[in-house]
Amino acid sequence: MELKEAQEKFISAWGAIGTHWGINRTMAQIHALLLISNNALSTEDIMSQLNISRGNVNMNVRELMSWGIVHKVLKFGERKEFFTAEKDIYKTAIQILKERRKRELIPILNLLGELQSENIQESGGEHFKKVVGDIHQFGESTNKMLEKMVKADEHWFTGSLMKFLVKK
Amino acid sequence: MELKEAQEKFISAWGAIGTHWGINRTMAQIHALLLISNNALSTEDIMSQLNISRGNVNMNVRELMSWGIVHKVLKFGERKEFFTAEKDIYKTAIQILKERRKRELIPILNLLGELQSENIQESGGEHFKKVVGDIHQFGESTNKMLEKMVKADEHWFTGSLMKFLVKK
DNA sequence: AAAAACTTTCATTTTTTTTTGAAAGTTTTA
DNA sequence: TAAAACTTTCAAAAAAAAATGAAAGTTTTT
Repeated sequence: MELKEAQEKFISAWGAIGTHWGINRTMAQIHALLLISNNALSTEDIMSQLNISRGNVNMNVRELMSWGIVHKVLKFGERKEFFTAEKDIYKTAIQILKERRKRELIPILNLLGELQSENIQESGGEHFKKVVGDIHQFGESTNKMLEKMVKADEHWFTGSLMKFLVKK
Repeated sequence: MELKEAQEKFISAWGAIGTHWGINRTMAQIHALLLISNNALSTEDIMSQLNISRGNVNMNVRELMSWGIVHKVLKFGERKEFFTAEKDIYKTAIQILKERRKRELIPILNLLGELQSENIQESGGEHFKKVVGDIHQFGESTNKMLEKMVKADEHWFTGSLMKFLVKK
């Protein structure tokens, strides 16, 4: 297999995974392209390699930067901006967990907390409160677990957590 | 707040979360509705409560059943089918992890394995193989971790794993 | 201060995903 | 075995999401 073919397979698969996790295909493909690129790429590099428009690249690259997994790189003597992806996959994973915790878990925990503290007397209210309470508790546990993982250094995964989970 | 209002907020929030995780809004809302319903619901109950068509209910309920988090219930003396969601949130979470592992993680691990074993000589190939290799290794670790979690009983989360992660 | 080199925005178009609902299919009842 | 009660399918419509590209905006150079 040629390098180019292998790269295309990888980019395509990464894009497909993204769609399964609520990430748009192009954003995931740009991430994949930057991961496998040795050097930082310009907007035009990305446009031509993925065959997409300037506006599309701009939007998705900025989204990737807002997730903290792609960074702007300025090269001496060059006016244009280049982009590079964090290459340490553990750091990337933790960064994504961190952001999803902030953007998704915390808000739902707040809602669940509010719903739980409502004074609902109607019939059926008990079952509702039980379900909400259970999910809230589960969410809080997940939240604590993520806090722990995110605070640890990037070696938590291969370190003691993995030893605990896999070997024991 | 009235029960109905609280329920609507919950269903709506559950639907929104779904979309962030690659699950269609309606499927997540049906799941939410079944979670907070004390009794199993018929297709028509779901249609009227969520204001959606018969075909839509049928499709999404079957999808939820394929994930193993919603079950068909037959009532004595009734011809129609009723549906109920697994109410244990830990079991539900594990079931989802199990399915996603099978449907998404395993296939990508297979691809990464293939790409890794390719004999690529071209320049740039080394960086590509390093990235693919790193992700493959990360995926294998995740896979092992999930295997462990899924094999354990439903109390892993509050049990020793949580003690390990949160308290230590 | 004008031109050049670049980035960002966003109304419009395109693509993709989701929903509808009527017809076809199936099972149960009379 | 015919009708009734129900479930499933799927082509078409609708809705939602993503992509385009040209114009506007910004920064740097001359």
